[in-house]
Amino acid sequence: MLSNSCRYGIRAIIYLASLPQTKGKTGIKQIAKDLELPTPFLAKILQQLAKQKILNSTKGPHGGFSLLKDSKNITLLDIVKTIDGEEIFTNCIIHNETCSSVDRSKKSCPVHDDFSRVRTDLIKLFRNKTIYDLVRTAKSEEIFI
Amino acid sequence: MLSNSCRYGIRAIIYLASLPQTKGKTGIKQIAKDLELPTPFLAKILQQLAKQKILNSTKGPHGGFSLLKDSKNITLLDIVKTIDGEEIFTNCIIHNETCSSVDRSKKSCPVHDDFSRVRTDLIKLFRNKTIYDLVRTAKSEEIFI
DNA sequence: AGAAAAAAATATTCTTATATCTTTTTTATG
DNA sequence: CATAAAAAAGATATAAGAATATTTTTTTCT
Repeated sequence: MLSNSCRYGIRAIIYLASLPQTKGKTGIKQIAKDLELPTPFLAKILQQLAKQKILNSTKGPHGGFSLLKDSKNITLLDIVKTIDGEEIFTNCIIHNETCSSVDRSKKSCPVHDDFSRVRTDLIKLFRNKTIYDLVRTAKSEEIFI
Repeated sequence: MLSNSCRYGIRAIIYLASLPQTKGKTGIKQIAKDLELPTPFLAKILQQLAKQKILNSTKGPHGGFSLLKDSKNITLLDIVKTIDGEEIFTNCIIHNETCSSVDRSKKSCPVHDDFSRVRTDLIKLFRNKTIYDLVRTAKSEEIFI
């Protein structure tokens, strides 16, 4: 459903958000090591998130990544849109193109109505779930990312 | 969300189910042409469905494919399981492995509970939706597959 | 039996996502 | 200013899904 890139991105942001406030930048190597993800691949992803002003990145000694926005203002939807785009929210489940909810000139498909209900729930979930929420849940349930 | 293979398979089955009862076998070329799908690729998919006893296939002159089961007894879930497997129903959205709803020994992930609600709805949809339903919907709304 | 039609099986190519490697740029610090 | 640390950028490799091409098997019909 989500690409690896997107999942890695989400996990990295949860990771950064769960570090103590006092911690400044964190290097890519450290992040990749702790999350057991491929370093250069993760770097690419974090660069995309930095371009979208979700992350802050600084080069040079003591450089690294940190959250640019407050974790209460970063939703799963922000990350998914940045990395995977909006296709998963618009594409039909059985056709390649988008269904008529988006483009009214096209005839609908027979699964359309039922599926769009489920999809709407999914979008709501992504839109309402902030990184702050996730970190809180993770901490209260002693879950590691 | 679903692979191309799976979507093509679903469409082919809806296609076959919407043919008049009197029609016997339909050749792969005909199906591929009408649905505008790549012929040999679609053939592979229909072979999988034939192995799962969803379709009937016969070789030789006047051979082709037809439904083996009544369209009321074929659900979307049957097709999805056959072609894409069960991963989409078990995999976590942010981890690679399955979450703890399946394997209780693993710690859950922070999105788990919310996501599994949406996923359960999706599974219900796939399980309850029969090909017969889809053909009826398509006909009543003058939709083509 | 032989020819033709059709699916099955096999092998190959193409494309894209995933992953890695190398070089370049930036910046803090001695 | 020189050096080193770190990310950015670019180029390259790998794997999987998607698509195509070719050969084989099965079956019907003459």
